[in-house]
Amino acid sequence: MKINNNPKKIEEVLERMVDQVLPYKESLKNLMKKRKIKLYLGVDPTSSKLHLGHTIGLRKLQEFADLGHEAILIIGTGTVLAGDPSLRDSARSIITQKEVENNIKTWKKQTAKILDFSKIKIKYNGDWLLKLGLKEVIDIASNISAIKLFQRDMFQRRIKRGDTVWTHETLYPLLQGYDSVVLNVDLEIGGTDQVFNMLIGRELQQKMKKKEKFVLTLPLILGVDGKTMSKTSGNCIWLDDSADQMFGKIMSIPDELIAEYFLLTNYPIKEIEKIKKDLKEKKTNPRDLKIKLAEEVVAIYHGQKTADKAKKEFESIFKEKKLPTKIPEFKIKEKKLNILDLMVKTNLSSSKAEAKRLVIQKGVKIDSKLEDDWKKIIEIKKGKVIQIGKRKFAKIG
RNA sequence: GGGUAGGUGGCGGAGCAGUCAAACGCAUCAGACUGUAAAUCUGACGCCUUCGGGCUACGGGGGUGCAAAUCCCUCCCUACCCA
Repeated sequence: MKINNNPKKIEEVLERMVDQVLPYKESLKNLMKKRKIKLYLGVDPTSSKLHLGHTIGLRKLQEFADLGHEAILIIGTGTVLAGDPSLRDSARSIITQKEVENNIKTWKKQTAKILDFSKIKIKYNGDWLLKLGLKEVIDIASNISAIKLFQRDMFQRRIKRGDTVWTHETLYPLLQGYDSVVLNVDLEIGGTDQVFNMLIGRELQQKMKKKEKFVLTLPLILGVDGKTMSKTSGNCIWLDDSADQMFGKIMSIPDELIAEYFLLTNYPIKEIEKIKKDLKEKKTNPRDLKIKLAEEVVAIYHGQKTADKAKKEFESIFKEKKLPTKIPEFKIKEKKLNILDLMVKTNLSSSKAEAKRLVIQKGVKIDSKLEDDWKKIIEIKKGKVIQIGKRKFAKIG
């Protein structure tokens, strides 16, 4: 396949949703004009789900592939054993081989919505990392200063706090860096949290292969609460979230993130600039933009039709305050039940104590009528709808 | 090998014999408000209850005492320092 060396296209790939290119963007641009480059993105299979944050790198990888470059997705079956200490306040717990395998399986499904595997190769770094002998490990390690490895913020912060840093964690950048050496690439892409690891790889490749590698960093996207999106923070929009869930979560992001999130869609960059401007000048209602945004994102992962449905559903529930179209149904044997027991049986509450609190706080509605008497006996009738708060429903079936 | 400091609710972190289901912060949930599941404000936040209370909890086990998260013994775990 011939490469596309249209300067405008190249510029867009190196510009959109990119934090920085090291050491120089211009030289990478020139290289990309001249010849097909080899690049990769590495991800460790530490969790079974992927969130919207992961898609930044994946999409970028695809963009390079679309230009005709050799794009490789490395799944960190080897590096996962060491555990990446970046952004980690404590050592990562050890993951089993089975979990790793499962994660990879579910990943392939999730990434298929973004990646075109006819253009992108997958490689597993365990294939070479796990085969390294001690002699080779020592050889690799002799290229990088230990002081450099220790000086990382993350480690220094832990040391200051009185925590420890495990030796295997300091090994991580070396292992990740060795991927660059094995593949002998022209470019590695990754999140800004990976700068350190990627630069170590650059140094290793320079020393061991006498080859320059470019490093392209991608911004980390913020989650629904405005903090960095991560599993532990519970602020993620997961790729396998249902259309309705995804739609709702996007509607809940802070207004300031709207433009940034649009970059996660296929929206033309010009339009996004306009959105930014409109938001600044308060020309459009942020809510309307969010609806458009939510629709765009959901359409990517669930298809346009489902996205339309999710949009209608959202508007009917939150704008018109109607009941959702799908409500989980529960069969109840009893003819009459105390309201608290009913809430527990329909999984709306995990304990009677909690149910009681909710009733007292006026958070419970039955058939859209507020119920604030926790001693009330409810007659069980098919079709009755119990609601807690704004978004938890159950129906008697 | 020696020394020191620790292990408390989902997390961080007070408490150091009674008034402790355990301050405070974060997270979570409900209410008000709103364009939103945003922001802000209010409240709740172990389980069971015949709404009076009851039960289980502060690393594990054992003990002292009317009474223990708090004292003693022992075991396990963690961190730091010295060698």
